Parts: sequence; structure tokens; C-alpha cells
Amino acid sequence: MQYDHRATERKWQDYWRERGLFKAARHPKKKFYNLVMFAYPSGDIHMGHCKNYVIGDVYARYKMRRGYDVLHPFGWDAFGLPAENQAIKIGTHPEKWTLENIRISDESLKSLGIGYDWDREIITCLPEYYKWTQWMFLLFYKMGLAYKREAYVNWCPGCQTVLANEQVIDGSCYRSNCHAVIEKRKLNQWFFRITEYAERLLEGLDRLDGWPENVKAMQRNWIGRSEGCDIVFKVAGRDIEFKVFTTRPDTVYGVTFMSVAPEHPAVEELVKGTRFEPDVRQYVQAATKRTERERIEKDKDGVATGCHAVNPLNGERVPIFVADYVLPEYGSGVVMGVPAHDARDFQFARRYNLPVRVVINPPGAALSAESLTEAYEEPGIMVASDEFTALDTAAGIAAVSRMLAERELGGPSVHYRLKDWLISRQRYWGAPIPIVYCDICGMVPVPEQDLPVELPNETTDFIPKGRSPLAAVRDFINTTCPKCGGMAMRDPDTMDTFVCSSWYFLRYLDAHNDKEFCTRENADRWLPIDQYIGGGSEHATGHLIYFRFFTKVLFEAGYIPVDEPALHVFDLGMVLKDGEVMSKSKGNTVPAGQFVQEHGADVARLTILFAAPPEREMEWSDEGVTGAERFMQRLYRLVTENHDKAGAGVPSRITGDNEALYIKINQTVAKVTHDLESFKYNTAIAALWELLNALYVTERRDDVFHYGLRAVIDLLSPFAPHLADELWSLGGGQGSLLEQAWLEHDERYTESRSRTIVIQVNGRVRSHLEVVGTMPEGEVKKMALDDERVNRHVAGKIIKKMIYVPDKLLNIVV
RNA sequence: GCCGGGAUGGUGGAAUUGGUAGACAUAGCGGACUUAAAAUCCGCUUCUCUGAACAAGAGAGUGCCGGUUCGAGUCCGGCUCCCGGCACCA
Repeated sequence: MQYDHRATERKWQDYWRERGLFKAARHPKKKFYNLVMFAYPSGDIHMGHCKNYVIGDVYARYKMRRGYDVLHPFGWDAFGLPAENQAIKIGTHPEKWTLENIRISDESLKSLGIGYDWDREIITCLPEYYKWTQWMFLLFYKMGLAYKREAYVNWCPGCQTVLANEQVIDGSCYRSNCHAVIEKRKLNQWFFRITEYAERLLEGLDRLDGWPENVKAMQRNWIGRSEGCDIVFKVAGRDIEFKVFTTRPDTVYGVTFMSVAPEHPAVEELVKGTRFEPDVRQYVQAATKRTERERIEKDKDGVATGCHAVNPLNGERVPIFVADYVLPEYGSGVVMGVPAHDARDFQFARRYNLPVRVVINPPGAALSAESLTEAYEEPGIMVASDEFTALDTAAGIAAVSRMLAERELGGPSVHYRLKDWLISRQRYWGAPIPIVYCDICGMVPVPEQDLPVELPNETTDFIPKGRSPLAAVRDFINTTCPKCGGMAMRDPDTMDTFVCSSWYFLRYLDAHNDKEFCTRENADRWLPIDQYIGGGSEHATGHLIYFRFFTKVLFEAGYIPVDEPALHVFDLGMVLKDGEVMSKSKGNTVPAGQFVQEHGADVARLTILFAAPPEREMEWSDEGVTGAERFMQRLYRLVTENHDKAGAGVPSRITGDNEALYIKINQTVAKVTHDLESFKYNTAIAALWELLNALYVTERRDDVFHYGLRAVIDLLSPFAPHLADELWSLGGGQGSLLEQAWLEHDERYTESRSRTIVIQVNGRVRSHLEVVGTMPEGEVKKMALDDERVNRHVAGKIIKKMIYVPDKLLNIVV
């Protein structure tokens, strides 16, 4: 008889739903918040997505059977550019397109048998959700963490919008369909003050034991904490001073020039009305027009300002340049030039024939400025540095910093690479920024009771023109001032979709509350996330930082009980097909709905799980599908051939004949349990396969055999739940295995009665000894030496020593 | 350049703390069943060599070179290559 996956899977999905097995408890006693990262709805989900959901589902089902009250929700990150681009291309409204995709994908997820609490499904593009995204914005605004400023920002000419720093990859747009080279534009935009939390975000990483090391490393890298020293340089004859940041204050006697970023606000003042003004103006104009990539690729250059800065330590006057290798957004946008000890300064100095002065010598050697071919950047011993001469780098840094602090000319300081998060987007399909501009009252936040600020639905023109399409929608943009009631305008921009996804994990906890984003009771009940799945290292410096940032802010504001969102994060490898990441744009997807129709949900699940360990990327292959199908048929056949017995309990009598099988069963229970805890699903399934093979070759179909069948079915249930429940019920089991406690192994029968002692000669395996129970060391040695195969290698040689590992191994050294 | 991860049969991948390398699957080959094929079940399959041999045996083998150890895929030192992240960050 063949297994009919369509009817069976439908039957059990209906059963689970009717019994409400995946509805999270309202008052959990032993809570487990199991979260898979939600997704962007772009058509039907494919096997690449499914991997996340299947792995999350296996874990959820396992935890349920271990007695946890599991919360396992799902939702959609539904705002974003693809919907809008689709609208431009074929004219469908983004909302219609998005909701239709969600409908199809939900169906696929259900057909895969993923056990979500569907009552809590969230869709970020619906007003009942984005109302609270806007509320978050207002909270940040109140806390001084949302602010608007004019700045040079990343502009994507492809998407016609600004982007956050995190969305620029190698100078290009992060979106896979775009990859346009990013330009700089000076615009007035909204930012979240994430830099305020740089230290807390960094420090928190040390406590995240359950996070992957690589993700933590990437975040540390991204935050980029740098310890050093500020030094104040006054501009000679002018009332201007520059505070520069350096990690090497020990090289301050080697300063021979100073460079200012072209974007620096003081540049104008430095040269105004001087003969240098035209050249500098021209340079600044050219530099600010360049993309970041162009600036990096070209040789370092600059232009003199005619001004001089005074070195606070030795009183020397050094020329000030404007140079575009200086980043405006890091430190103070001004650097001191130490050509002898910094590669960039060295290049710059050689180009403009600026003096090079050695102030650090390598230990036990002396450098000369003339013969220097590259900067010496290593630590060393200070020279030509007044009273600091002869100090080493570490001592020098401390001494110079201390002295500067005493004289109030700077002192120790810390800088971060992390920049504030630019959240404005000049696009339609996002949550409108709830701010109103009034001629009289200025910038006014929309009062909470007026939320949500709804997106106008009748919009038809989504073509980006360098400003938000909303700016052209009169009914939307024109409004009244919440303060004075006069005429006012709304902010035409929408928020970065990463804002929506920064707090979604909280909405699941109270998905239908229209008074609060989530009650404190619900937050207390479920937080933190116990297991976050599918974060993916591609999100390490985006979503995974943002959602930690939101958590810390909401914690400080008193809304939630934790300052870190997730205890454990598990990264998954991607699914490849034909060697490339499965993606719609590449056209190499295996759509989930269609595959399930054809092969069944359990086959899809087993194929994904067995192919590779979850954290590794896997190649989707038809051979894998064959294997999964074969396994299921094999199990189905063996159970139906031995019908009505698979519900068997623990056998009452173990005899010499069936003891080995019973031990194998118990070992399998232990192994699968252990592997489930540690996400080693591929080896768990391999263990089941092994047990199934062992059952096939078992002649005696006694109660140990039947218990073996039951064990396979039982242990299979998180992986292939439909088949498992079907076989469970065929064998007389009640309801679903989800309603049964997880199988325990019998401690008395996990060790084989007989063991193999390996006999080595000089570390090479020569023979084996089958031993029942334990054998004294002397006996083992005697038997080993009697062994013919061992003897061959020992005979005629002197035995130097014998190493004996009890019950395991004997190594004879000759 | 810096940080993180990786390299094991034809293929995907196994191997708690150093203790039988290659579990399990897949592909291939052989056998059983069948009129036949498919399906199914059973077996074999790291490489090289000795051997008439289905006997039996020897040697080599986890990216490369070296080390520690009775014993190394696993530990240490030095490389090569691949993947991911960061990088004009002062």
C-alpha cells in the first residue's frame, strides 16, 4: 500500500487546528518563546524560506513535547520597495500585491504543517500595526532619540531614496535588484540616535552567550570602538580651534600638517576672503560630488588653506589642508598629519613635499626620515619628543593624554565607527513619519490619539522623482496643525522598513491590542525570546543591531522587562540551487506550494533537514528528495506490515535475543533527543534511519521490535509530523503525538553488553577483542598477545610498554 | 591588511573529552524477487599494492609542511586556498 500524503497531511493539519495545539497559552507556566525571523512577502515562499520555518517548527514541536508552553508566531515584513516597484511596473497597488502574496504564502506555510499560532499573525503594512511603528517614532522623539538634521547622506539613484549606512555595501545599494553606486547628497533627514547606545550595544554582547560568535564579532566590528585621545589645535591668528582625535597621541611631535574634511563646516570660515578661497571652493565642490567609492579609489590629494594650526605640545605651526581622504562623519572630521607613522599621511606628505619627522623608533633601531619608504606604524620608542623621549608607545600614549587633560587641551576619549541611523525614505510604501510642519508652531509631532497617520490609498503615481510620492498627494500632505489648528503640512517621507522589523517580536505578544503595542503583563510573560532562528549573518549589522537598540530603549522607557531581546540566536545557511542562492530574481526557486502538492510536506521537511546541518548552506537536489521519499515509504511499509502494534509501550521482558535491539532503540532515543536540543537535525534523522534499517533486518517481530517501530514514529514526529501522527494512530495511538510526552530512554539499556576493545601495535589497529562485561587488564593483554594477527607484528620484537584504556583500547609499543 | 568560519570518498555529509576515519544518505556495481522492467529487499564500494583468488595480507590516506603524543581529522607552530564581514575610521 502506498502512503497517500495529500489526504493524510490534510487530515492531521485539520486535527491540529481543531484542537488548537499551536495556540499559545494565555498564562504560560513554563514559557518558551520560539521565534523565526519574519519575511518579506514576494510571491509564494520557496524552499529557501522553508528551511527557516521547518527548522523553527521542529524546535517548537520538540519543546511542546517537552512540556513547554511554546509561543511560535509568524508574520510579514510587508512594507518595502519590491511592492512599490511592482506597482510601477504593472500598475497593481502595492497593498493589493502584498496582501495577495501573503495569502498565497500563508497557504503554503499551512500546507507544510508549520505549527504557528496564526491568531497572532502580524502584517506590518496594515494600519493596526504601523500605528504602533509611528508610536515608537514618537516615543523616540520624546526621548530625544529621533531628530532631524541636514547632513550628507547616502543617496541611491536606483531606488531614488536615501539609505542608512547599514544598507550601503561596498559603496553600492544593498538591494539585490539594484546595486547602484551610492551618491552623497546634503539633505534634511530623520535619524535615530543609535550612537547614544553604542557603548551599551557593545557591552551587552559580552552577556549574549547564546549568540553566534561571528555575529557578535561582526557587531563589535560595526560599532568600531576606538580608544584614543583628543588634542586641541588652535588656528594661528584666528579664533578657531580644531579638536582632533587620534589613537596615537605618542606621535604628536611628528605632526607636520593638518587635514580637514571638505564637508567640515569651518572650511568656509578658514578661507573666506583670502586668495585661497577660489581653489578651496573648487576642491570642496569636486570632492563632495564624488561618490565614496571614487574618493577611496583615487590618490590622496588636498588643497592648502593658507592657515596654520599650532601644535599644543611644541608650539609649532603646521599648514592646514582640505583633503577628501578625511571622513566628515568620523571623529571631528579633522586629522593631524603624522607622515612618519601613518601610511595615509605619508602618501599625502610625499605628494606635497611636506616634512617627515620620525618620532617613534622600532625597539633597538633608529629610523631616518630621508630613507623612509613607508610609514612605521608599529609601536616603538618615542624620540625627539621633549620630556616624553624614551617612553614606549603604551606609556607615551598615557603620558601625553594625561598632560593634555591637565592643560585642558584634550585628553583621553573614545570614538565609535557606528553612525546614527537614517530612517527617512522618499518612497510611498512605508509607515508615514508622524510629524507635521506648521508655519507658526514649527515641527509638531502628531498626537498619539491621532495615530495612525494612514497612507492614502488612492495614490496611483509611485514613480520616484527624488522626493516621496506622498509629497504630491494633496489630501494627505495638507493638514491642520495639532497645536494651533492652522494650515500645516505632513512629513512626506516614510520610515525605513527596518524600523517596522525592530519591534515586531513584541507585537506577537499582544497582537490585537488597540490600546498599547503590548501590555507590560504580556511582555513580562513572554520575554525574552528564548530562541531566535534564522537571524542570518547577513542581518548581523542590520536588523540584529536595530532590534537590540529598540529593546534597550523600550527597556529604559519601562515598557519591557529585558534590555536584550533574545537569549539564543541560531543562524541558518542558505539554500542553493545550481550553486546559487535560491531567489526569485535568479529564477532558481523551488516554490513551496507546488512542491508540497506533488511530494508532500513531510518529504519537503525531511529533504531540507537531512541534506546538511542547519547552519550550513545546502544544495537543493533531486537525490535528496528521492532519499526522503524512500525513507517515508520504507517506514510506512514496515509499520503497515506489522499493523496494530506500533503503539506499543515499553516492553516488559528483555531477553538475550532482543536485548541488543532494545539497547539500540534506547541509544537512538538518547541520540535524537540530544541532537534536537543542539539543532543537529541531520544526524538525528540519520540515527532514525539507522534504527529503521536495524528493524528491517530483525527477524523476531516481538514486543521489542514493536517498541522499536513506535520509537521511530515517536522520534520522527517533530521532523515529519503528518506521517508520524498517521502511523501513531494506525498503531492505536490516541490523537496526535503532540499531545504525548516526549519519549524517555531506559537508562539501564544504553550501553552495549559487549564491547569491542581495539588492539593496536604501535598505534596501528591490528585486531579487535569482543568482550562481554568487563575484563581485567591482565586478561586483555594476555588475549591480545595470543591473537594471531597481533602476534604477527609483535613476534621477535621487544615490547617496550602497553597502554591500556579500560574497555576501549590496548596499544602495544614495540 | 584586520576579524570570523571552512577544507574529510564520485556526491551531501558523520566522527562527546585525542582512542577502530568515512555513520547515514545518495550515486554506482552485484545478487534475490519478476516472463520482463519498475518498485522492493539484501550485499559491496577511500586509494594503491601483493595475490589465480570470492581467500588473505601490506602500505598510504581527513588542504600543505613540521611538532607534541603510545596514539592526531581532533592539540601546537608555520603556510596554501575558499567563503563571510570590516576597511582612507585617523
